[in-house]
Amino acid sequence: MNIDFHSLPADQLVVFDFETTGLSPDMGDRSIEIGAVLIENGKITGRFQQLMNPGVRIPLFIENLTGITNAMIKESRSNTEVMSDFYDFIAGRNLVAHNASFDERFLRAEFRRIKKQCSSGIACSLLAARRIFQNAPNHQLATLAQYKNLPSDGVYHRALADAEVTAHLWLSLLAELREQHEFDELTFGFMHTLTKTPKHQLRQFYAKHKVKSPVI
DNA sequence: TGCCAGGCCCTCTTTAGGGCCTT
Repeated sequence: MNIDFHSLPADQLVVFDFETTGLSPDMGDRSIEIGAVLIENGKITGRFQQLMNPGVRIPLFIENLTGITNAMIKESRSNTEVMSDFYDFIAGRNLVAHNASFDERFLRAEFRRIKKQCSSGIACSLLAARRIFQNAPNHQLATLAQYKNLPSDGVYHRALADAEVTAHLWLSLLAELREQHEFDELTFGFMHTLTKTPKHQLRQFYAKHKVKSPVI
């Protein structure tokens, strides 16, 4: 499916994050929490956070990692209900996630179950950070938050908290490009293409867009 | 109960392997 993200609003973006029972929807893993923040004109203006009950048990490892227990989701709404609401929340907006290939797989798998399709572009803050914050110790979300002194309440592995930090990371990446690389046409399309451009072709990419290259 | 995947990227590479990220 070809996504025409250029036709979506340029001043709106949804940054989202899933907590799940494991790493692979193809192996039966399911979403247990979705968190998202809406960014409009560079500011967080909305939030979405819901636990959901997929009807499968949460492994102990995930309970310990996230703090989300089987008891907590027992009384939660079903994935069908929550994902329908989330579909409405993101409709017509482009998306960002940290290591987006992971969250995109779960997003598409959950939407497939409710017979919906994602028509948004999805950009990855992890790939962008690997290109722009090349001197970071590593590119885990928590490390980047500390490295760039991003606003954070210290909670990780909960969907809204991680989405919120990812949103600040995304704004930090845009600020870095504006301030250090003298580039101000930071459309979603530019950032999406930046993250999709293989690293060995980055010099050409920056030259084409007349951006001072952060490549070391 | 314990286990699982996949895309990106580097290099001791491309006829491959392994680390990084996400839960």
